[in-house]
Amino acid sequence: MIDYLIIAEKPSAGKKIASALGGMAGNFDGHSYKILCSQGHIIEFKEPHEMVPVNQIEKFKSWSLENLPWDSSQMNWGRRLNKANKNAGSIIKQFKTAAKEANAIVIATDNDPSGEGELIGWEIINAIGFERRVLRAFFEDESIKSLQKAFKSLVEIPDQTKDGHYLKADARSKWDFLSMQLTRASTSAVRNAGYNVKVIRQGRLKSVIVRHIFEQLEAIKHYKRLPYYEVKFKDQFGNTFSRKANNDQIGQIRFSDKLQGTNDLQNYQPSDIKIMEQQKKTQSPVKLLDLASLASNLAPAGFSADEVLSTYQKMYEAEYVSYPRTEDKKVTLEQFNDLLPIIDQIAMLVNVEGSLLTHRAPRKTHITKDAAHGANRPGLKVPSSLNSLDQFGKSAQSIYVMLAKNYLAILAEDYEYQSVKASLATYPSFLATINIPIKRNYKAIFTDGNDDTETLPTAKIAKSAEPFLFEGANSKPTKPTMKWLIKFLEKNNVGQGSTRTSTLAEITKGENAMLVEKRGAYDLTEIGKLTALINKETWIGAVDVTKTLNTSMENVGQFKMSSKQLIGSADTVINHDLPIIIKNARALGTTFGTAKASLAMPKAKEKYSGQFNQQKIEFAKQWGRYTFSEDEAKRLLAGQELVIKYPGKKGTRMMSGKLAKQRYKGRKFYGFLVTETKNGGLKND
DNA sequence: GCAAGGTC
Repeated sequence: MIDYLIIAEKPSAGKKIASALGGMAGNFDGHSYKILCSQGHIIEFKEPHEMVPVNQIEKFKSWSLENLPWDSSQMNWGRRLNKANKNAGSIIKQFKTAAKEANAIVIATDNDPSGEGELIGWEIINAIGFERRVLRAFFEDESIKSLQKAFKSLVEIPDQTKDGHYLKADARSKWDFLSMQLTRASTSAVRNAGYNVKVIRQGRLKSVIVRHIFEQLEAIKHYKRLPYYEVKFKDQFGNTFSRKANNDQIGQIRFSDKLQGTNDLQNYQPSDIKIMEQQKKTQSPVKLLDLASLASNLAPAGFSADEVLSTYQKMYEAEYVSYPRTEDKKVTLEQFNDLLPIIDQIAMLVNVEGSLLTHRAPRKTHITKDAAHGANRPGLKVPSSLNSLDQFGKSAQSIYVMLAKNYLAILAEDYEYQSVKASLATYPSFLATINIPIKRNYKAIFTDGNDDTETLPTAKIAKSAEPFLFEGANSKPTKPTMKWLIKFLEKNNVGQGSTRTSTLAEITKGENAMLVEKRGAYDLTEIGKLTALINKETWIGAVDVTKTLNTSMENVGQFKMSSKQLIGSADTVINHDLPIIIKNARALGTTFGTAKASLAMPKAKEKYSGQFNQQKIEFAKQWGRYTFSEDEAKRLLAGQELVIKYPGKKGTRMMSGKLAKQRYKGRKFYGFLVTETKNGGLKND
């Protein structure tokens, strides 16, 4: 027997724990241990209909509106191996075998405030039926120091049902699972309205994304430019002097009528410039990048979230970049010190002047105590050349250069500039703030484009300025870029960092895509438009749902609210949204229209009908890539066996079959049933 | 065919 079987969240974390404790198995702090690694959630919920009593199965299989909403009290929340992960079975087996020899299990998954780490741990413990002691290792980051500290102060968890972290994550997962009813409802409602869609997906993250983009596109579409005219002054270097006015007074300086503006301009003469205040200022380097910011910074270069995600993952596996799925925008002191020795090597590779990197001490602005993985940054292994990164994907070089420069910038000195406040001698209410660069320092390495302290090319101020009539306008809503969207989701706390990026990638590809990227900005597909029109005024499409969920999760974690209550709140949302979805679907004829809906309009499946086994039946003319002729249809209806040349993707195959009653996903239908396939049949004839 | 949360 060993003392502790340690559950690591993933192999990379397992390795780090091993380096802190002295190997994947051994002795630490007087206890024998063995480390095994999960791969995130290797356990997931069963299908809805597999969680309910026999008499409820059909109802929970159905997507029809008459079978919604579900009675969530009927669900036993059974779990199974994660189907998407081929390794899930063998990982669980390893845990099961090792647990037989262990006196206790230590949950050493990521220490995430949402409790996801505890959920991953308990899922495994429950799946293998382990009933002895369970302990938790709480660590701030994956550094050796923090890990050793955590394993010297393990916390006993006497009762799973009293583990607040677990309870809140468990309740969250059930809430989200229940929300899939709104996908079923939206799909059925849209189909009932006559649109032949495969699926209209809704959830508290994707519905909000689609809704927000839709509203922005509407705002752009309905934007009306309202020009205004206002007297300003300009010097020969382009520095502009203008007046400040609040809403009540703005009418006195700003005119919608150009003539009034021109008249006002007559009241002003050229004036001398008066310097009021000069101050040397500095600005510290920009924040480090997390995965969502990295992806959104690379989007204008034409790289999709999907491309960045998969390329980064491969680079991470090769250890050229740090752990991908982080929300951290800072690093810990340990993480900073780890990279310090290879900084010059990285600088050389990405062509950054070594002489700029004089700030080798950690900056308070970029160092934090709690950064589980730390911001995305170069890995401890430095690639031999930028070209050698091409094997990972077309965005690999761009990813590395951006990460490296962003990180190197924190080792350069602050940007220095002269901030000058000036006014006009004759008209003191006209003001200008002019920033004149002194030393660019970190900005020579990396800037993030949202910069207002560097007002180049204004490097000088003239002695005098002249009045001119400025034409401005109400500002146009910005294009829905990835950066814009991520900022919105972050601000409203919708979705976790890694899920935001992966969900965005997911809903931007495939035949059910809701979004398309067009020159760095998002547009909605027909499916996306339908999704947004359907979730108008629903709760699932609003940011408040996540806000409330987060608050409730906190309460569940502190035992101020029961899991049942939290799950009940999902039922409330669904009951609220169902009638709205149905109402919105009925309005689609007006809101979505039929003219531009060619893609989503039903393609009526052509059918043959006739007598078959003394019954009047129908079956599809088209079977996969094959179309039955009228003569063949007659023979099938007569019950005859038919031999067809099936045009498969890799060439033609001979198949024989008959008409038969069949079942697909619980739905009964008549169709061609293959009785024999002749392999090595005709090729490309 | 469905969620969001982990992960490869």
